[in-house]
Amino acid sequence: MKESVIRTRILEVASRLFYEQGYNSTGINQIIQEAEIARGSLYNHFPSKRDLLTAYIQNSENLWFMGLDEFLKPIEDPKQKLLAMFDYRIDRQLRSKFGGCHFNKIGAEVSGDDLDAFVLVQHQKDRLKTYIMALLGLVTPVQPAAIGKEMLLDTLFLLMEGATVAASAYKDSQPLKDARKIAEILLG
Amino acid sequence: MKESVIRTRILEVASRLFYEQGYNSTGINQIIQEAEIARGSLYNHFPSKRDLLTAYIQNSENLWFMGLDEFLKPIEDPKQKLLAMFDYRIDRQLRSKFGGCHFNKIGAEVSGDDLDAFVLVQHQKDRLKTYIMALLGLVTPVQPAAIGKEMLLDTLFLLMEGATVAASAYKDSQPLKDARKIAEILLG
DNA sequence: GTCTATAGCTGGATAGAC
DNA sequence: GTCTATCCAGCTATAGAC
Repeated sequence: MKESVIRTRILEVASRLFYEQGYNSTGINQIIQEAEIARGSLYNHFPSKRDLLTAYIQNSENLWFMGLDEFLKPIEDPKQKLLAMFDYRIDRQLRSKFGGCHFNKIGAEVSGDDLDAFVLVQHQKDRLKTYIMALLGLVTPVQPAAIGKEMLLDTLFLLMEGATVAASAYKDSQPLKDARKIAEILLG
Repeated sequence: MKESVIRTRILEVASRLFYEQGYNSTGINQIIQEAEIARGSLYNHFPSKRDLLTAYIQNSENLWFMGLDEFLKPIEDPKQKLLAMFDYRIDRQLRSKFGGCHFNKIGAEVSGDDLDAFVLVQHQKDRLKTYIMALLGLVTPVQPAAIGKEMLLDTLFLLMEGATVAASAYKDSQPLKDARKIAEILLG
C-alpha cells in the first residue's frame, strides 16, 4: 500500500490548491512541485486533471460530513444540533479565511462542461438536506408551527446556503450568525 | 463616438463568455475572434484582461438592477414587489439555463487575488439589500410579526442568495419557488 | 511505479506598420 | 485606433529511460 502514500499526498496538495486558488487557476506543474513528486507519478495515479477534480470533490464531501458528525457529537438535543450546523459552517469559514463552500465554488467554475463534477456537487447538497431532515424528524415541536416541517427543511437549507455564500463574499461570519438567529426563531 | 461601438461589442462578447464559460476559462483569443476585432483593438480599450473583468461586473450590476426595475414596474403593492423579486430571479435563471448568479460566480473564481472584483461583488449585494430594505419600509405590517423587520431583511436576502445558488446547482427553479413561498408566509 | 524530457498548444501582452 | 506578427511563459499530456 505504499503507492497510496503518494496518491494521498497528491490529493491533499491538489485539494488545498483547488480550494484556495480555484480549479482552473491551478496547474499540474504547481501540484507536482508542491507535492514534491514527478509528473509521471501524478498521471499514474490520476489519468487526467479532471479525475483529480472528481477525487477532490468526493474526498471533500466525506471530510465535510465527518467533520460535521464530530462537531455535533457532544450535542444531544436535535434542535441544538441543527443550530450547531451553523456554528460548524462559521468554524470552517473562519479556518479557511472565508474561502466559501467547496462545492459551490466548483459548481461556479465548471458549470456545464463537467457533468461528473456537477452531479457530485448535487450529491453533497442532497446529503446535506437528508442530514437536516433526519434531525428535524427528531425535533419535538413546541407549537403548531406557522411553517410546516417540509417548508422548514427548505428554509434551513436555503438559509445555510445563502449565509455561507454571503459570509464568503463579505469575509465576515455575520450572515451565518444572522441565519442561526433566524433558524432559532423558526424552530420555536 | 465611433470607438465606443467596438468597445461595446468587446464588452458584450466578453460578458457572455465570462458568464457562460467562466472568467479563467475564457481567453483573449476567443474574445477577439468572436467579437471580430483585432488583438490591438482590445488592448486599446481595455489595458488588461482584468480591466475587462471589472467593466463586466459593473456593467452586469447596472443591467441587473435595470432589469429588476423594469420587471417590478407594473406591480404596485410593495409586498408583491418583494415576492416578484423571486420571480425575476426565476426568469433570469430560466433564460440563462441556470447559469447562476453573475456575481457569486465571479466571487468564487477570483476570490482573493483581485480586490477590485471582490469589492464590486460586495457592492452588488449591498445594493440588493438596500433595495429590499426600501421595499420592506413600505410594507404595512398586518400582524405584530414574530420576526422583526431587520431580521426579515436578512431572511429575505439570505433566501434569495441561497435559492439562486441551489437553483443553479440543480438546474431547477424549484428552490426559488420554495423561497418565494417561505417569503410569502414570513411577510404575513 | 517513479522519474526526466519534451511535445503541442494556448495563455496574456507588446511592437510597430499603416 | 485598428491591424498583424510575434514573444515568452504557462498549460495538459505523453514517451521512454531507469
